[in-house]
Amino acid sequence: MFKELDPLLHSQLRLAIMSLLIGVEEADFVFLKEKTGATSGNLSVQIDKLNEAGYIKVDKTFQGKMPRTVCRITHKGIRAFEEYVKAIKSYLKK
Amino acid sequence: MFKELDPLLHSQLRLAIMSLLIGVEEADFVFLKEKTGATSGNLSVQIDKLNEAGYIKVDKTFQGKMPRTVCRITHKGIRAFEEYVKAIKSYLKK
DNA sequence: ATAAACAAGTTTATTTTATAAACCAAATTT
DNA sequence: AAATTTGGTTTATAAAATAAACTTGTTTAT
Repeated sequence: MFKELDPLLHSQLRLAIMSLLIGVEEADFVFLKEKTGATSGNLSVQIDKLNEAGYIKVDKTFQGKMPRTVCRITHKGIRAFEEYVKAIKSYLKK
Repeated sequence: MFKELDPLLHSQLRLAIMSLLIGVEEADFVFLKEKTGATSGNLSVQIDKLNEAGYIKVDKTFQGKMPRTVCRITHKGIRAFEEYVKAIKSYLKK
């Protein structure tokens, strides 16, 4: 009937992050912040959660002298996202 | 870019309830409980929220001697559901 | 007839999430 | 050198989801 919705992905901001990451090689904090419109704090927290779940990989480097946080989606993350898409669709049919 | 997700519908159980109601004339508490697998308490709370939002209409009657709670989706509920479907799809494209 | 179990919920309490506000360190601008 | 901006993190607050406990009445078994 209805499939379970992965709670980690069933969150507006985390889903947006994953949606962005699935389409690109990598994306940094600033880019994700612009595209999602999230506050820094919220974004920071949600990136952490996705990272801890192994759905994304986070690299902290320096761009010249400024810090730069780069995110990439993992294989696990891709699978989870695809599963979520299947699952949510089970709720959308009339 | 990403559309807002109506918080009232972005909930696994409430979305399941709406998904069921959009396909039928009406459905009672017991039916919704079976189909969703939710606990009575959770179902009761979520039905209330949808009712207060005007997304569904709730009728409490008696079936013989036993109470019977019947739910129907409203026009407002249908519109909100359709909006939600559009919105969530904006997150699902690769 | 009475106690035990069941039905259909509701209410209250607890845990989990999401979000915002406050903060920090370093860099840049005025 | 003071003020502002950048790129975040940490802590606190508000809102949600969920579960546990309770209620009211009914049916079944003793």
